[in-house]
Amino acid sequence: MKLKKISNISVDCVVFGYDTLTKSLNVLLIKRYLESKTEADILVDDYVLTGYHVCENETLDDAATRVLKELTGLTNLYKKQFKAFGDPDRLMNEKDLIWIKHEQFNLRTITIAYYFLLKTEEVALEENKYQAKWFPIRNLPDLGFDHEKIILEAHEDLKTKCLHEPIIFELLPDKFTINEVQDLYQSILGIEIDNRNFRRKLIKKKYIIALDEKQIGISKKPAQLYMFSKDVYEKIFEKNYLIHI
Amino acid sequence: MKLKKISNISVDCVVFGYDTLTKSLNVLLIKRYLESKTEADILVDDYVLTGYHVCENETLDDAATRVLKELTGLTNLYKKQFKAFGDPDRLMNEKDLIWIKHEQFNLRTITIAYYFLLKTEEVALEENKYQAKWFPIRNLPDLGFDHEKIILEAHEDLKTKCLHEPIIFELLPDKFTINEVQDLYQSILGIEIDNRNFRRKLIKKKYIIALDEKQIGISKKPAQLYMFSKDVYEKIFEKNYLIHI
DNA sequence: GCAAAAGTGTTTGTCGTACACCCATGG
DNA sequence: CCATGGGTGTACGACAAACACTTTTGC
Repeated sequence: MKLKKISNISVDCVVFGYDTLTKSLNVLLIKRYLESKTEADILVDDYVLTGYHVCENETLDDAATRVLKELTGLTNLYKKQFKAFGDPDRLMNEKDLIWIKHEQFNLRTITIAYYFLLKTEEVALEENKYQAKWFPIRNLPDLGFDHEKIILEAHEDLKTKCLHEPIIFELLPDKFTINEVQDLYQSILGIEIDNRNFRRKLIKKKYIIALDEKQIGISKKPAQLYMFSKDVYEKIFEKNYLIHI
Repeated sequence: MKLKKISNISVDCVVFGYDTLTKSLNVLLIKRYLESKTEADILVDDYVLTGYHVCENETLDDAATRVLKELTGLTNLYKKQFKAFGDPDRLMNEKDLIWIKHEQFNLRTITIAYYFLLKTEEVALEENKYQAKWFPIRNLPDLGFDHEKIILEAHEDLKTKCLHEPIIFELLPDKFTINEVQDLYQSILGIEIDNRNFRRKLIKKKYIIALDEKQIGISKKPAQLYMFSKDVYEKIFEKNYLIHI
C-alpha cells in the first residue's frame, strides 16, 4: 500500500508518559540533528515532537495512530486531537529553515496536534531509530518549530481534562495504589493535595475497585492495590451533567 | 492586499446565536443552491456552514475572523477553534460532489472548525448576500458536507465549556436577568433547572453584579438586571483548580 | 527497633437539593 | 382584580477542607 503524502498538512504527537517510580510526567521527543557538509559546524541540534504528513487516503486520526506506531510500536493508546496549529510563521526560525531546506517540505504547513497517554516503561527506547528520549514536562530541552508551544497547550488541555474525565488511569498501570494516583495528579497539575482527603474521595468512587492484592517486592509496607472500572464509570455517568457553574 | 488561498485547507464557522425572547439557541447557516443548466432540475438545495479557504499569509484564527466578518459584519466575538475535520470522504456524498465540481475545490480538503458566540439580534439578515438564516439547534435543516457532524461536535464542546467557563454571557446582552441565564443554560444543555437553587447559586457569585436597574417595557413585573464582571472573574480564578475528580 | 511509607477520624463550614407559596406589576 | 412571571426560605444530607498521629512492614 503506497500512499501519497499531502505536502502541507501534518500531524504532530505529544506523547505523555508517566513514570510511577520517579513520579515524573514526561514527554517523548526525537532528535533533530544536522551538520554542515564539511562536518565542521553543527547546524541543527535540538529536539522535536514526532510527526509526519497526512496521506491522501487516511483520516487525521489514522495518521496520528500511524506516526505513533512508527515511533513506539504501540497502538490502542488513549489519543486526543486537541488543536490545529497553522500560523504562517510557525516554521520560520533560523534552524527550522535550514531543516526544511534539507527535508524539503512546505513552508506553510499546518499541523493537527494530538496527545497520547501511556506509561513511560511501555516504550522500549534502546536502539530507537529516531533517538527518542523522555523529558520531564517541567524540564524540556531546546525545541524546534513551534513544538514548545504545542506541548504547553497539550499540557493545559490535559490539566483541564484530567479533572473532568477519568483519563489519569491511562497513565497508570492496571493495578495501582491510591498514593500513585495522588502523585500523578500532583505531577500533572503541579499542586499539593492532602492525602487523607484525597484517599477518602477516591475510595468512595464506585468505579475504583479494591483488589485482593497488595504491592509485592516493596521494601516497606506494601500498599493496597486498586483498579479502575471503565464499565462502572460509564454506567454512572450516562447522563450526568453536574451544573457547578 | 491580494491573498492566495490554500486549496486544501479551510475554516468552517459554527455561529451560535441565542435569542433571549424566544429562548432559542440557534445556528446561522447559508444556502447552497444549484440548478441544472436547463433549470429543469434542482441539483443542490440545502444549507451549509459558512467557511472559506485559509490564505497563504494569514493565521487560522484570522481566517475564521475574516469569514465571520464577511458573513455578519461583526468582529470581536467570542471564538473557539474546537476541532479539525479531515476524513478523506468528508465531502463525498452525491450533492457534495456536484457542488465541488461547480465550485472547483480540492476533494481532500481538511477544515479547521470554529464556533462563535453572539446574540441572534446582533446580525442583520435582511438582504444578506449568502441567504443566511437562523435555525434552532434542535431543528436543523438538511446540511451539506459533514456539517451536521461539525455542528453537533461544536454543541457538545459548548455544553462542556459552559459549565466550566463563563462563556454564557457572550450569548446574552450586557444587562440580563437571572431567569434569562437559566433559560439559556436550559437551551444549551437541554435540561430543566430548579429556579430557586439556580438563583441562589448565581447571585452568590461575586462576578455577577446587581445593577440599579430593572427591565423596562415589560408588561408584567419587571425583573432585576445583572451584569457579568470579567475583571472580578479573572481575579478570583487566577489559580483555582478545583479537584472534583 | 527503626526507617519509611501506608493508612486512619473528627470537626466545621459550605454547598447541593428538594420542595411550594407569596409578591409586584401592567393591563 | 387578575394573570403573569418574579422572587423568596428552610431543612437535610453530602461533601470539602483543615489538620496529626498510629500502623505495618522489611531490613
